[in-house]
Amino acid sequence: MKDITILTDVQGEVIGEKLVDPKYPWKERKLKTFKLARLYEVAGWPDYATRTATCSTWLQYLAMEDGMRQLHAANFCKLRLCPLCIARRAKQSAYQLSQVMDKVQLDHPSVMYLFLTLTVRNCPGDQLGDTLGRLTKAWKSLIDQRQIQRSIKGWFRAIEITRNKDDGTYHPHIHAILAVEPGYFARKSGEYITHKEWVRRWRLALKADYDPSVRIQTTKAKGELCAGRAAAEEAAKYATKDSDYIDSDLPEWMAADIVDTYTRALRRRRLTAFGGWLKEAAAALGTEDLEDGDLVHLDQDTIRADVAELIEDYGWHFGAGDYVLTSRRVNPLRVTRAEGDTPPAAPGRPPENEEGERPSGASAGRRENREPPR
DNA sequence: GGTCAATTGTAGTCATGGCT
DNA sequence: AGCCATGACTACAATTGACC
Repeated sequence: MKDITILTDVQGEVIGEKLVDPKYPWKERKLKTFKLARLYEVAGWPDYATRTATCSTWLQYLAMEDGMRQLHAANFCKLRLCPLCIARRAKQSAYQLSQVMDKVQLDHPSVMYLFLTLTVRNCPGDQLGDTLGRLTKAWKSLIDQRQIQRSIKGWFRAIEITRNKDDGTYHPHIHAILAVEPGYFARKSGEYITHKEWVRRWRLALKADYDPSVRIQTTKAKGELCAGRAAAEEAAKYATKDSDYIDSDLPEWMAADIVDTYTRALRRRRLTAFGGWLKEAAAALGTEDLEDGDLVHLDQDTIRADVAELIEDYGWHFGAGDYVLTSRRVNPLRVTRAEGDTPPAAPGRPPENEEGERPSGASAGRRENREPPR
């Protein structure tokens, strides 16, 4: 086994060695880091510009005996808007989250998972930071409520932001995975929380004068693992949509303004957090901070089918990676009724909606928060 | 330029008190 | 009594600046 060091020139062109995996759009992403660096420069973040520009200009691979190469060391910038780092972080986060959920399942075999999405009204860029603060504060007061603590045994939450192309407003929201016991669905247990009740509690926690949009759903996929790397790559495809300010035809000053808005709003913010059983499991696995993970050694071969489903169907991008413009179909004020207001007859079975239609699997009616895959 | 301590900001935990 | 809001305290991470 010998070390192979790959260097790039300032255009992102690989000097010497060619990368093994032709599917990985390395150069394409590297070129985007230069575009991002330029935007950082224009936006008045010269340090970040330097870090982004020099991200992954040094890659050291181990040549394996079977002819494959494994990334051994690299200089990732780890900035939250960097296309290269986002891609790797998303894969690693999906894998680590799967590991945590597996561990919970091992410790509590009867555990079931719910997916919860909580939103607030869109806000202008200069209020994004405040809105994020309000969001995390509201989450805390929601999760601290007695009824929630009784019903929810553990949770994972991730904050995401999308930007509305039409009016330039930002749409921060929370994706959460909730661990419950099967008894949650039993009417007698008093643990079941109806969609109406979720909306009421979230509105209260937000101190909002409107009913915010809440989506709560069980997963059609169970805890089994996805079929290897293909599933992880499928998941990562959605997790790594490229930024519209990098690819867009926006004037440079406008794209730089978006970069500035995101940078200010996301600085020093913890975008992911665990609680209860998931926190215990994450602590045991040493993966409490998904954002600070090792971007060099990825173990993303297998992720849980339900996590892949979450990423694909919910357009979940793990934290700040999502600056994809929301589709014009988004209406943050629309209250989505997902689980219905009565417990499902069987856990995980999608109930009928208001129109009496049964959504086809857990993915029904979930597309409004993401663009179609490119 | 690199290291280390101080500072700052964010988030989690816990206790307390008011309201229904 | 139960629920919720609030503030104090603590932990942690990122940043800044002094020092070598």
